[in-house]
Amino acid sequence: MSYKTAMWCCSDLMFKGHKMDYKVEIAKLIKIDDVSFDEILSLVVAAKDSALADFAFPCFKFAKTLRKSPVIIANEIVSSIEKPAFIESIEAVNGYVNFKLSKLNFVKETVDKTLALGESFGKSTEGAGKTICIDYSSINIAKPFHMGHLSTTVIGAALYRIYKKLGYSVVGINHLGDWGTQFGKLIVAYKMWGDKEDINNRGINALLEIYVKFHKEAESNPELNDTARNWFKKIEDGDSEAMELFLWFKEVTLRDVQKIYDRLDVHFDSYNGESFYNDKMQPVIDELEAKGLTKISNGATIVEFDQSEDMPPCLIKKADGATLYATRDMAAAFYRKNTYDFYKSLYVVAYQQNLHFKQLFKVIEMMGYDWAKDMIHVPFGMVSIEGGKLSTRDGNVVFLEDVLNTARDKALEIINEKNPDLENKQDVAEMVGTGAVVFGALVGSRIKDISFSYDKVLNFEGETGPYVQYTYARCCSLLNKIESSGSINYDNLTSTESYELIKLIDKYPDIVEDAGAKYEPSIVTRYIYNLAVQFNKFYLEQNISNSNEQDKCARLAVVKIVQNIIKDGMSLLGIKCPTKM
RNA sequence: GUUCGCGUGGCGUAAUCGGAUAACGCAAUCGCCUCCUAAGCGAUAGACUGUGGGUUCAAUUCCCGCCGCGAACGCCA
Repeated sequence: MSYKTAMWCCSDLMFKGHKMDYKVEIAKLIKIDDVSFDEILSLVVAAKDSALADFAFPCFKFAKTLRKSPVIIANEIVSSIEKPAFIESIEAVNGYVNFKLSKLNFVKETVDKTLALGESFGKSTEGAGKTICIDYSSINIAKPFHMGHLSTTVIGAALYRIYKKLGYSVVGINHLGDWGTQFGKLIVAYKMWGDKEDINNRGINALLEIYVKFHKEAESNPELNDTARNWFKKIEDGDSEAMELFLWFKEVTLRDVQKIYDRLDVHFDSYNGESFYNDKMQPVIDELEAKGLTKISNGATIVEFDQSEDMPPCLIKKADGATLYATRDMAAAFYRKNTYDFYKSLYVVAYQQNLHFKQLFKVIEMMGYDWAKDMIHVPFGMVSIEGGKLSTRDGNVVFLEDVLNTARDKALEIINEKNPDLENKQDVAEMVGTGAVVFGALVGSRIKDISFSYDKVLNFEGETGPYVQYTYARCCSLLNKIESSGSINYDNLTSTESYELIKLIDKYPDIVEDAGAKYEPSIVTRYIYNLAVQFNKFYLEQNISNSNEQDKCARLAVVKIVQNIIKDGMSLLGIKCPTKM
C-alpha cells in the first residue's frame, strides 16, 4: 500500500485506546511469586538508552524478599518468559530485564495507524461531554499589551486547543479588567484633552497618554480625583453620557488588542469581565452571611479560615462597603458553574496570586460546594527585563507589538539574505517572527520566571520555533519534489534513525494527554522540538530521492507523518508553519 | 518575620509521578553545501545537580536543617 492510499483506507478511527499498550503487555509476561500484576506494571519503565532496550524491568526491589541477588532474579525472569511475537529480545543486564520490541512489527503498526489517522492522530475522546472553562489573558481596559501579558495569553490559548483536541468542549474567557475608578479618571482626562479622532486612530496609546497626563495633573490639582470619582459613580449609576464613554473606551481597547490576538491566533468565547459581575455579587455576599461565614473586622467584611489552613482572612467588602477582587471572582465562579456546568475551571494567572486563589477556592468549599475542587489555579512565572521588574509606571516595559514587529523584521531580513526569491515573504516573516516569540514563551516549564531579552527572542537557531518551522518546510519540500508509486517497505524503517523517529511519533497522543493533565503546554513544545531534531537526523542519514521505489515510499510515509504532527502540534501552540521559508 | 515557589556546565533549560553513563540549546573551538532547504548536520570542550544530613538496593527527583533568589502576607487587581 502506498503512503497516500494508506491514509484513506482506514475509515475506523483508531484512537489511543485501540493501540497495543506495550507496558501492559510486557508486565503480563513477568511473573514473580506474591507480587501483584499492578506492582509489576508500575515498575516497567521505558528505557533511557534505546541501544540497551525499549522497556526495562528493574529487579532490585525483590532481592530482599526473594533472598536472591537482582542479577539472579533477572536471569530467572528471562528464562521463564516465552518470547511473544511483538518482542525481539529479552535480556538480563545488571539486575534489569531489558525488552526490545520487534522493530518491524512496531514500525508497521505505528506507520499504518498514523498514516490512516492523518490529522486526527492524537485526538482523544477523554473529554467527551465535559466542559472546561479557561480564564486567561484577562487584559485591563486602556492599558497596552506588554510582555507581562504574553504568558497568560499563550499558555491559556494553548491549553484551550489541547483540551479541544482531547475532546472537551472549552470555554475561553477573557475576564476583562473593566471596572474601577480609573474609568472616572479617563473620562475626566478625555473631557479635558481628548481628541475623539485621535483616540479612534491610535487606540490604546492615545488613551494611555491622556491617562498619564491626568496623573501628572492630579498631583498639583488633587480635586481632579474627586471629579474622577464622581464620574465613576455615574458609570455605576448607569448615567448615559458616562456609559457611552465607558463603552467606547472598552471598544477602542478591544479593537486594538484584537490585532495582537489575531497575530497570536488567540480566541475567546466570552469577554465577561469585572463590570459584568457588578450586579451579581450581592447574592454571593448574602449567601455568605446567611451561612454565617462572614465577620466584621475594622469595619470590613471578611471570611476567616480555620487555623489549620494557616491563611490570612479573605476580604469580601471594604469598610466603605465597596466590593473587592475576591468578591468579584466568587460571583464569576458561580456564574461559570451555573452557566457552563464545568468539569474544570482553570485560572491561568501568575503565581503572585497564589494566595488569592487558595482563599477563593477555600471560601467556596466552606459554602458547601464540592465543585470547589474543580477550580484550578494554573500559575506561571513572572517576566522581568534585564533583571528589573516590569512596570508601566517606571517605563520599564516592553510592548508585545514591538517584540512581534522586531521579530518579524528580523525574519524578513534573514529571508532576504537566504531565500530572496521566496513568495509571500511578508507572510512567512510574520509566521516565523511570531513563531519564535510564542515558541520561546512556551518551551520552559510555566512556573519558571522569564527574563526577557531581545537576544533570546531574536535567536532563530537551535531550540526555537523557526527551527521547527524550518523542519516542517523541509518535509513539505520533500513531499513536493519526490514522487513514489511503490508500496511501503517497512524493513527500510528499522534503522536506528528511523526507529527512534517512529518511536517518538508513537508518543504523540500520550504527549497531548499529558500536557492536558498537567496544564503544561511546554510538554508539547519540547516534544515537537525533539521530533524535529530526530527528523533532521533521519533526513541526513536517509537519502530519499536516490532510493528505490519501495524504500522511497517508506521514507516518504515517515516524512508525511512527521509533517502532520509538526503542523498539528505547532497549531496547538498557536504557531503557524509556512510550507517554504 | 511567617508561608509558598525556585536553585542542574559560563548562560537558558530537560530528565516520562525514585531507576542504568544527568539530556538539549545558546555562547566557544573545529569540521560538513558539484547531491532532497546550511534557519541544517557532526565533533571537541564544559556539571561531585546550592549546601549538610536522612530514607532506599537505587535520589536531580522523597523528608529535615541551612544558604541564596523570587513571590505573597486586610481594605489594589
